[in-house]
Amino acid sequence: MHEDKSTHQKKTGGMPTVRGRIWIDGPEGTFFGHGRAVLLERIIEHGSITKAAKSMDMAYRHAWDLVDSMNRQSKEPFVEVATGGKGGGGARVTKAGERAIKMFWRFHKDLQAFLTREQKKFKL
Amino acid sequence: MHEDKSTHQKKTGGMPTVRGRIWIDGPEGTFFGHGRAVLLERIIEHGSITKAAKSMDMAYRHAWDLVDSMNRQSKEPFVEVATGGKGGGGARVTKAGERAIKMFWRFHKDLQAFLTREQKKFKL
DNA sequence: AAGCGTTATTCCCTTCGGTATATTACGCTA
DNA sequence: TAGCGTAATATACCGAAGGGAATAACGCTT
Repeated sequence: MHEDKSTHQKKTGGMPTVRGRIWIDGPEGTFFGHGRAVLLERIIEHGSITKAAKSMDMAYRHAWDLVDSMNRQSKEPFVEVATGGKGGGGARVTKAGERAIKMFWRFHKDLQAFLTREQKKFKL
Repeated sequence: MHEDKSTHQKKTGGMPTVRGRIWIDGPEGTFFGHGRAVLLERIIEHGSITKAAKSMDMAYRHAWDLVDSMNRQSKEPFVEVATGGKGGGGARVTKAGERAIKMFWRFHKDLQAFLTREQKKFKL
């Protein structure tokens, strides 16, 4: 689901390319962005922070920090977590989290369209 | 000249804010962006890389790297440099460099407009 | 009560971007 | 030729960010 939303690409090879990124700032700084959207999708897919982190080759520590940051900054949490219990626990993305994902991809898509429009204006 | 073109702000305090940045990629990666535009303006203002770097509290090394990167990636250099000579030398921004500055600020302005449009769509 | 797998937390290590410092090269001026 | 202020380059250092590993906490299951 969602193959190439990458915003960071090292080289372009040919002509100079207009590029950009978009994100949402909250009370503590970064609140939502590309990496966090992907992380939430992986949590939905795997049902746990541990597996989500592994699946995207991210340290659990980092993933947990991101989840914690989102939950702290949002009125309603994006991820609900269960420690202990059946299977040791798990993590679940809330409705609010799903809305955030959808909204961000919409923003992201708008940005891509904007960038291709700007690219046409490129003239050194 | 050009007071608040900063794209990086740590906190927003109030509501979540849609933010973003834009830059130009070239053969070696980043080719032009906010910091480089400001640097060129300072070089114009001061006539040397040393003074330009000092004026924006940037290490000379870093400033030189940026200038070198731009000159390597552009067909025609953005900065012409004189080592030794009257006053020890100096640096001068070329016409191509000035065009790049102008174009970037135009992109930057477009982006700001885009971001405020997106902000209006923000709904968690 | 023991076992299980996950969340939660701590500590240390490495990596890396940028800084600071020092030295050399340069070419006009006097 | 000596002096000057800059460009150019090399080296060492610092701090922040991220990673890895280890451990504790948790609560269902058996």
